[in-house]
Amino acid sequence: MIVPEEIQCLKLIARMGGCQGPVRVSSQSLGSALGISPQTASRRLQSLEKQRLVERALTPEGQDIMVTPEGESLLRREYEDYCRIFGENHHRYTLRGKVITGLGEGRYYMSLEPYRVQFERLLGFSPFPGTLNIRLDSRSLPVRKRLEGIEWIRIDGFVADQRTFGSARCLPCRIGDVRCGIVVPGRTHYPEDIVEIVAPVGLREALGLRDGDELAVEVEK
Amino acid sequence: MIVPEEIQCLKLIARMGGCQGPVRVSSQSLGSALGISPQTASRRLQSLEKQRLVERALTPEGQDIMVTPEGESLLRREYEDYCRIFGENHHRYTLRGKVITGLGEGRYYMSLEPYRVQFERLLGFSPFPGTLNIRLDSRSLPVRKRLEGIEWIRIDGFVADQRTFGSARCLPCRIGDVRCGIVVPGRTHYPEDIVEIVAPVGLREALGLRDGDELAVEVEK
DNA sequence: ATTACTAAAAGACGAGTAA
DNA sequence: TTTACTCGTCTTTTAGTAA
Repeated sequence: MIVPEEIQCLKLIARMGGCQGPVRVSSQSLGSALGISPQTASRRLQSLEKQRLVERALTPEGQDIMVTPEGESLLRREYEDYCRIFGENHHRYTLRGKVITGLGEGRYYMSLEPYRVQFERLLGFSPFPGTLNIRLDSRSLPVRKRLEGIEWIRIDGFVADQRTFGSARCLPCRIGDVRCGIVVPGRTHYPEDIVEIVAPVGLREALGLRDGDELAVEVEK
Repeated sequence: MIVPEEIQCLKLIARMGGCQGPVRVSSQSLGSALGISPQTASRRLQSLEKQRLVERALTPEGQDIMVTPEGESLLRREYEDYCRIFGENHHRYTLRGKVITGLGEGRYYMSLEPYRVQFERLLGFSPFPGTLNIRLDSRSLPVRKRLEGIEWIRIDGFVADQRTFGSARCLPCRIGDVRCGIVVPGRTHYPEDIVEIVAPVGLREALGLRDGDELAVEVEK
């Protein structure tokens, strides 16, 4: 049975070129590269050989190790695991929650021309006057936190009618096939379990949503 | 200190989508997926959490695990290791050895039109009349063996002047920047520590080689 | 310098148990 | 069912030694 420590050792040999030809190592050099004793390194190599994952040729000043085709395909399976992790979905986050009724401020702000034109330019659509509020599932809270680490689009504030309208930030996302944006007011403290969605259409109507309906918001990293 | 077992565990969580959002696991389910006991699986998760590689949320029926950015970048480093292994050089073999003087048969066979035209068609160059013989370094013998597992170009035999000329096989390769081929006669038993190189030019003259000079032959898989 | 053995020390594992 | 503790066992590791 192959254990993770042995895969780590096999990987190191492959990294040194052990799939192209023999690499010269000693138990000592291998051990210090792996952070283990020479004895353990020696045992690892013996074990890998016994499992036909490497071929060895002992010499007085070390050993020449080459990864066998079996060893290489084992490493390739590992590689493919990682490919699946980082291949396609790794740049996507999913927020889950339920539709709630907000304070109705969204409708007002979205109707303001300076905001509207910025959304249009930065998100690529003219926002529907009104936002959809979602209370996040507690399991999505860490995901929401994670979003703080990625880059948001900045929406500038402005002054009109002797009043200051604050800045905001926005993150492009998707609900079903509808491209939307998460909007967060710039200054005010916003509850972290609520997200406010701006979209090119009225989402409640378009998706037939009512308060309490479950919803998934996809964010691309 | 992170150990390979923990990386294996972290990788599994990532494979289940732990980089996109929380995944629901139990010590039991995780343990059976990893081939370890629930106790050990539980300990793994605790250790990963302590190292801030995952975030956990315990629930009565299991736990929700999410990979942290630190955990993700650790996995990414692993991934990049594998990318370097399989990225570019993985389809190359290197044979090393010394120039020796052969029996001079190569010169005769290479001068025969039916062979010549096949090499020209299959390798893309007209062979110089004469081959370079190389006695392989003992370290290259396992590499030479490995070459038996990949696909060779078939050179057909023919009949002329009431004599049968045997088939052969050929493997495209490179010495320095010169594209060449390894030729092996079809039937006859050939010493496994010797390779015979056919090239578009006289390699001895072109590279200034003399008997005993060290040489590397690169083969693409 | 090597490799690889033996034997003592360390550490990991999993059964049992409580919450 | 869970998680996570304690504790006895067993595996793994490393020091020491020989070749």
